[in-house]
Amino acid sequence: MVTLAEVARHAGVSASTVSYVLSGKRPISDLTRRRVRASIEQLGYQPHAGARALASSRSRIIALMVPLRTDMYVPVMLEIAVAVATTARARGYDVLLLTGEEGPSALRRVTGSGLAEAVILMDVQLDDGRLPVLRAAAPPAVLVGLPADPAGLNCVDLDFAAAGALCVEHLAGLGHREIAVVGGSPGVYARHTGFAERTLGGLRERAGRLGVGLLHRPCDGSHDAVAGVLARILDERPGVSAFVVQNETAVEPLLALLRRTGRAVPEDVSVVAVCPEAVAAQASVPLTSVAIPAQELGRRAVERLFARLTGPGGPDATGVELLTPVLTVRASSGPPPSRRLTG
Amino acid sequence: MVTLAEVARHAGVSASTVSYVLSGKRPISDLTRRRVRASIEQLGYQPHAGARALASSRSRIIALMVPLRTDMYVPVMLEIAVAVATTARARGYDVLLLTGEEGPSALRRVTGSGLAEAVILMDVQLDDGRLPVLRAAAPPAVLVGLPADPAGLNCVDLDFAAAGALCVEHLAGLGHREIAVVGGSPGVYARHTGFAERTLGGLRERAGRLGVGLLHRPCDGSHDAVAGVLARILDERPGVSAFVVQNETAVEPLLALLRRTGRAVPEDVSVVAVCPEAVAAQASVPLTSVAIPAQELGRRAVERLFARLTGPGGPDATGVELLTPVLTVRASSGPPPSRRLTG
DNA sequence: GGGCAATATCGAAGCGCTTCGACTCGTGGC
DNA sequence: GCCACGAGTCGAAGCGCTTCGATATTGCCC
Repeated sequence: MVTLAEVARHAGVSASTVSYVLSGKRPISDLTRRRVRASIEQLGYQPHAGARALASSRSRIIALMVPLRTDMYVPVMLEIAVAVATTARARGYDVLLLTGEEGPSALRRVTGSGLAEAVILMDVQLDDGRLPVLRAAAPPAVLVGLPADPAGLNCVDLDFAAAGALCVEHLAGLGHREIAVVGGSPGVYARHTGFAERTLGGLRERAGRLGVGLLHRPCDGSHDAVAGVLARILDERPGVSAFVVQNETAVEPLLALLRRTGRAVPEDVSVVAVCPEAVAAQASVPLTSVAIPAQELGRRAVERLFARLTGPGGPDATGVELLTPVLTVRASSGPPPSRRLTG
Repeated sequence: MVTLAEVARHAGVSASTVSYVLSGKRPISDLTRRRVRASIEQLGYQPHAGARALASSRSRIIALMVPLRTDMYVPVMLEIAVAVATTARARGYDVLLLTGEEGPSALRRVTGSGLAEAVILMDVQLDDGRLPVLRAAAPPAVLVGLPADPAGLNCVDLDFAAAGALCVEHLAGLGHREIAVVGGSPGVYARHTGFAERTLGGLRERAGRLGVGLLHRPCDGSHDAVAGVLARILDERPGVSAFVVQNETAVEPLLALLRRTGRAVPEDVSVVAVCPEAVAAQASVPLTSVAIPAQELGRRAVERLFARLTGPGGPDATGVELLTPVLTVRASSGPPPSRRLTG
């Protein structure tokens, strides 16, 4: 392995000079810089990461904690993770992958050992076990998601409450009076995952305000589960003319079932989803949807982290950033049958 | 931050003693060990990762390179990644997440800088640009996937050729004489991704051997793409009575389309998939399938890495390990209509 | 033309850990 | 009763890098 000292010798300068060429923290003459650069090139020098971290107390690594569970929409998770990795790399940082399995102690471990300078947490619960660790050790951190009490924390998320409201608004505007919500999987609610409850809150609030009926049912993504939930919904509320789907894996089963039971979309029932654009656009009926901007979330999370890492510092970098949801109208929503007849 | 020296002072021993308590590389009396452990506990000591890596030249980190692309089945990728992380953690290692974006140079960077001791590569192409780097720098590495020339490399993968053969065998055994393959997305073939071509090879070989007709069409996962491919297949080969699906996102669209065009599964056509168990079991018709053992792949990859890292060393740890595919019969396959009539 | 800023470079002191050699004790063999 | 030896511990020398003074070397102002 080539060391900085060897580069220095090769270039005929001192070790510190090479270091300054690399970091740019002190002025170096053009000639020297060139010579050093050439030596680095020729010798194929790579600074030793550990030595760097030790001397500078900066590891240039951020930890990303992803959930183990698979009852959330997995592609969204991966997309966020990849966006985090890509954005971090662009800033010269690497990403350490932590699974939820190890729990809060993993946070303590990687920040306490100086392995990671900062952390990004995904799949945040309303009352998340990792939060006490964050508040105690206070490493730079960003949550993708919103806990019940975000005070003093740095959070980024889609404004799911607004997303829910947007869905109801769109459907109510078309004339629907009874809306059913095919929610996330039961486990998501059991864990009090923030986004699910906030969406529901938004849906309810707006439905209440607009005087629209709203029925909510958690639902797994399997075909059978969707069939069961759909049957119950139609049984309890025959007047339902629109669905809001939050569990993306339930989208296709729902469409298939509606089709099979002779309900045309959007002529007989409308469907609006909260899901990634790709899912909405590729569905068997292109879906009117509120996009989950996974990439944007990952990117913003990293950017907030760096704002805190390199920025003015202090607690002023905390706070909640909620991305404004956007509803894109596609083929799956339209006026309810009643309106069509009279329209 | 608490250092080893402080622990030593607190416990009334020398720094090296603390180190040996931690590593167990030299005998330490029970009494001393206890005292040191207590001090570590009380002070909340965490060894500094960088210092450790520097002194021992072992970072206890392995790098995992995941593809950026999204035309492969994403949940499989995430599941492998999570399995890798979990298994590595159980051995005291952390996982660094690299995206394909940076290309081969990322490999050089993380191994050259001592950041990662070893690498695991996913989404291996038949002629992968990262292989030259591996052969040149020769860091401990395991590929999840199989390149065209695996000589000197350490590979783990499902035996996709056998998987393909298994599908054909199962269907031929049921009496099918014309089989259509709904393949992976065109991009997968364009990149010469190993698993796709090997599956196809296995399918063709066995079909040839058994005198069964085989028609292969690459296919994206979108509903429209599947519809197009299905129409063409049925047009070209009206006698097709069975489908093998390799692109998991195409599964539901295919089932929906068959249903809609009045073809019952498995009465009129059989469907066999190569996909994760979860997808097969949760499909609208539970699918006869060859499982893609994502977790097992991740675990085996890490285990091979450690065998090489801590084991006897030398090139004897290279080689290819192909997991034997298992076909599980579910509801989606049965005899072709012709057989049923006469049976 | 003496002094004073930059500018450019060097040497040395760590960063916190691992590891090697050396030292001090018992203990058992003979 | 002496030697050899293993068990248990310590001190010191790095690992490769950053960074903080110093030390030249240059202009440039008045």
